[in-house]
Amino acid sequence: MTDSPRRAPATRVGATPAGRRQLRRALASAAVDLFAANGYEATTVDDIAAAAGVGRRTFFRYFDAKDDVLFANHDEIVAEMEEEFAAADPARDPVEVACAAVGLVLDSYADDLDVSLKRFALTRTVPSVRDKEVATVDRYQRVLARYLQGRFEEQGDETASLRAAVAAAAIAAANNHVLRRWLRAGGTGDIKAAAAEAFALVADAFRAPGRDEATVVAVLTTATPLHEVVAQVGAVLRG
Amino acid sequence: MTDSPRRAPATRVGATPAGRRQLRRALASAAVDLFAANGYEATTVDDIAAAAGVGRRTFFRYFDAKDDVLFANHDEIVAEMEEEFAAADPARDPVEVACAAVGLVLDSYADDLDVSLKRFALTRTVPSVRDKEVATVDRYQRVLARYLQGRFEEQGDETASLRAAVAAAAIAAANNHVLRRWLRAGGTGDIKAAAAEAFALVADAFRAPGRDEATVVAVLTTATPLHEVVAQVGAVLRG
DNA sequence: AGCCTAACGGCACTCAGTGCCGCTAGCAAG
DNA sequence: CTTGCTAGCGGCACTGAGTGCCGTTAGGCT
Repeated sequence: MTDSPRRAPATRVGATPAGRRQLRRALASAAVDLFAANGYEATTVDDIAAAAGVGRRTFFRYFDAKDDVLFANHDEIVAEMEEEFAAADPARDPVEVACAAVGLVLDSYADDLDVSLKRFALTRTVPSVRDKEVATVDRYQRVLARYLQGRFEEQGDETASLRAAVAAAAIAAANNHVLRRWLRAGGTGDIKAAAAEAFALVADAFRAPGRDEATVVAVLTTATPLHEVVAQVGAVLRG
Repeated sequence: MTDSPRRAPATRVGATPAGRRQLRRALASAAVDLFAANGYEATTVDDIAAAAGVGRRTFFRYFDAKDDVLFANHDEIVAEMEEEFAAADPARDPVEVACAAVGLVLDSYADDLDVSLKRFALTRTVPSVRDKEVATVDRYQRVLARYLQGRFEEQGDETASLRAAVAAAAIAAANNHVLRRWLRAGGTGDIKAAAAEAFALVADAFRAPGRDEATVVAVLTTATPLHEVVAQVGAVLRG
């Protein structure tokens, strides 16, 4: 722990794009391991760089700041979300599209679970890391809001900007809630199902202007017995 | 700009609690002015302390970090919100109570408008300040969520935790939207009215469990002409 | 094989944040 | 008025994050 555990000479890895990605991953991986082992504050950038076999200066060529290393793939996910929005069927419900897009975040967390769990432990204990995560989520949320605003304006919504901001916040909150619950349980259980359930609650609340889609028209003959009316109406409303 | 503009000798101001508050305000005021004049990064903590007539070390006795000085009254507002919740009528709609509580944030922003405007300019241009603000908002939001969760659980809501998180996020987003729009306009216009309108949208979406209140049961004879049915149903739904 | 680009490491610097300590203003007791 | 104690304050020194600069050289390209 006192001697420098240089993994490899790592001579000029970043010459090729693939090499750059590889070194990025190596740095992120080393950082997460050191944070988990020795704590966030106790781990210096020097330690991380040394563990990845590069110099301290090189670390800052791959990440703008120490805490960026914990949210290394953030930019990729945002880019994927933008693509998803660009390719989305304009006929689909905007809120539904937005929910599908944040599903990408869930996927990325599920993809490497051990990193997610270690990061989760840090976000719960280290205030500065928590703040960083909140800022990261805010960026997703802004992307969501921008998309929703565009769609709502197409629908001729007067308060598109406000509704977009509120809906984006609600979707992000639902996503985070599901994510945190899942991580707290150690990554066991079906996140996608839990997310779908949570998103249903949000989508339900933020349908197109008003709550018109929530209206059910029942057509029954006057001869229908009461219990049958209750059963049929109930089935539609509760189901 | 090069010579140190020490305002006063400021000998032992913080001896009394009132003196401490005074110095806190002086530091915050000096900081905001310097940030606005020379930029956030270009202003060092030394500059702020010197402008307030104290040593650099003293600054850090009043604020934990440089960026804390921009959100000096954050803790007070959170405390006020907690009080508001503790004293709230348990019969009132939880979402309504939460909306009233975030109104305190609006009030504090309106109380010293020039500081709010300068801070707003910074949050729009300096990424680190933006992140700090987002983290600050997140703290309000967590307080809201905790209150709402308690109330929803009282109501026997199965998904209290989720609904609380989502509702809190929606309320915070609505509040921020109104706040930012108002600040962008230079602090002119009626915020409280705009806020009430925005909160109405949120409250509408997050009523008690389900959408039961949105259900309308129409009872009409089969002899009723179609246009009359449409008119009566329409009147209820649109009104 | 040789050039030439750019990745890398290292140095030096600024500034945020912290522990430590000596100083003294201001209050209390005699 | 004097003495003693307390605590706010300033200053010093240190660590660590983040940045500009530059010499070196690995490695791709011709």
